[in-house]
Amino acid sequence: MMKRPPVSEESSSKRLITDAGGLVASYPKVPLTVDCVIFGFEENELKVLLIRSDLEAYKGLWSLLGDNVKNNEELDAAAYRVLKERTGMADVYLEQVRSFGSPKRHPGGRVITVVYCSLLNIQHHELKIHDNELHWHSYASIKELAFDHASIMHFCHEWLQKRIQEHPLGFSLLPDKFSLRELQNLYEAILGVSLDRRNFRKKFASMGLLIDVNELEQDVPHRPGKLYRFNFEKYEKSKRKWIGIDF
Amino acid sequence: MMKRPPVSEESSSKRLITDAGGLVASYPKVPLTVDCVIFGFEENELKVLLIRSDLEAYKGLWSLLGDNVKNNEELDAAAYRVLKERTGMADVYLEQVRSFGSPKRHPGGRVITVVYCSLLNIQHHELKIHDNELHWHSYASIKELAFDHASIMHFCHEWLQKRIQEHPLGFSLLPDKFSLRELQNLYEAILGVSLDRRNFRKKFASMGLLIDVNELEQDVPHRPGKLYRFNFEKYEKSKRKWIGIDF
DNA sequence: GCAAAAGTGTTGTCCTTACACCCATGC
DNA sequence: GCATGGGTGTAAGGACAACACTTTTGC
Repeated sequence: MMKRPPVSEESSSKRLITDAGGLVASYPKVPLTVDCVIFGFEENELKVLLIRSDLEAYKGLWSLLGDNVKNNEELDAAAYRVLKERTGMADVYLEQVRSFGSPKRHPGGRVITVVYCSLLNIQHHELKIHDNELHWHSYASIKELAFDHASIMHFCHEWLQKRIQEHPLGFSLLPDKFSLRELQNLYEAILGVSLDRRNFRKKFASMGLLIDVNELEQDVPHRPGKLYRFNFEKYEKSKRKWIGIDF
Repeated sequence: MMKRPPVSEESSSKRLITDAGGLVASYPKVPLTVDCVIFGFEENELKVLLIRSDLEAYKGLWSLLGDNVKNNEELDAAAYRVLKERTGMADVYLEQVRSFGSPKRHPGGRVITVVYCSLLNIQHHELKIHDNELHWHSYASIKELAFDHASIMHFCHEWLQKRIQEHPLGFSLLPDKFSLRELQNLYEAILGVSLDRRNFRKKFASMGLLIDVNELEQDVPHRPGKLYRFNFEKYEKSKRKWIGIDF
C-alpha cells in the first residue's frame, strides 16, 4: 500500500522557476503542421480529397491537405485555414483525430502533424480551387501516398467507422434531402458491410430523427423513394448518454 | 456534380521542391512536450498522479507529469520516458489521447503538448521517485491545476469513461486477483453511476472472461468474496467487432 | 444473533435479427 | 408485363432492467 509522502519543508521550498519564457526557450523546437483527411461520398463510394505532392521525393504521389501551423495560431484554426486555402470551402465540420510525430515521417527532417478529419457533402461544397490537381479520389482505389499519409488516412477511416456508429456524422456527407437507400449505401460503404434493408429502415424510423419531407426521388428507373432530412435540432436536445459495458 | 479535373501538362510538370530539408527549415518551430495523465484506483476512489509545478507562476499548484520531447524521439517513447523518469515505473500501458496547442496555454510562450493516458495498479507499481512531491490525488478532490492541466485531465477522464466500457482497461487498475465487488466499485467510481450488483455480476459472468481462482478475500469483516483473474488470452482471441448504429 | 456484504433467479421489456410478400415506377 | 428497387410486418432470440431472499463470515 502506497503512503502519501509528507510534504517536507525542504521540498515545498524548493527553488521555483521564475523565467517561464527562458524555460520554454530552452526546449527543443520542431516544425508543426496540420493535415486534413476530408471524406466525401458520391456514387456510392467513399472518397477522399487529395493533392499532388510538391516534393520531388514524392514525385507523382498524392498527399493529404496540410500546411504548417502559424505562430500564435490555434490548431483548430490552422486546420480550418488549410481547408479554406486549399479548397475554398468553409462551413465544414473538423475534428482532431490524433497526432503523428515519428522523426522519420518527413524526408526534410522531423515534422509533427496534428491530423483533422472532415466529412462533407460533395454536391454542396464545390471545390473553388484546383491547385495541385486537387480532386476527389475513391478511398478504396488509393494505394500509395506521400509521407505517412496512407497510414494516417487509414487511421482516420477506422476512426470514422467507429464515430459514425455513435454520432450522426454521416448526414454531412449526404445531400440535405436523401433517401433511405442513400443513407444505407453510405453506411455500407464506410463500414464495409452489407446491412438488412428492412432492419436498417426500422432502426432509423425508431430513432425518430428523420423528417419526411414529402418528396420523392427524381429520375430513377424504378419506384422512387421518399426523401428525408435529418432532425439535427431534436438530436441536439436528446443526445444519448452512454452506459453499456461491452467488449 | 463535381467533375474530375483533367491533368494538364502544365500542372503535372509544375516545378517540384527538391530541397525538402530547406522546406522544413522554413517552417515555424514550436516547443513540443508530452504530458501523462496517470490514473490509479485505491480505496474505491479514482486517483491521479501529480507533481508540484516547478513554475513560480503556478506556485503551490499541482501539474501533470510532462517533459519536452527530445530531438529524434518518438512521441510514444517520450511518454514512456517521462513516466519512467518521474515515477521509476515501466511496464505500463500508455495511449495517446489528444494534442493541445493553444498559443496561450503556457506562460512561457507557445508549447504544444501531446497527451497520453495511463492506467495502473497502485499496489503493483510502487513509486520509486518522489521528486516534486509526486503522489496520488483523489480525482474528485482536484480543483485547480497548473497550465490547462485541469481541462486536459477532465478530457482524459471522459476518454477513460468511454474507453473502459469498450475495452477491458479497468483490470490494469486492479490487483491480479480481485473480487467482483472491487471490479464493480471501479466501474462505479470511473463512470460516476451506481450499478445493480446482480446485473453487473451476470454481465461479467456471461462474458466468460473471468477466471475463478478458487480463493477468497482475506480480512474482511463480512462474508468474503471469491477472487478472479481476467482472462486476457481469451479476450485477445475474440475481440468484439463493433457494428451497432446507436446515437 | 446481529451486522454486512456475498451470492443467486425470474420476469417483463426492449432491441435485434432473420426473413417474404406486395407496391410503384420506367421501360 | 417485367424488371427494379421501395415499402412493410412478424416471430424468435438475446440482452438488459428491475427486483428479494438466503448464505456466510466477523464480531
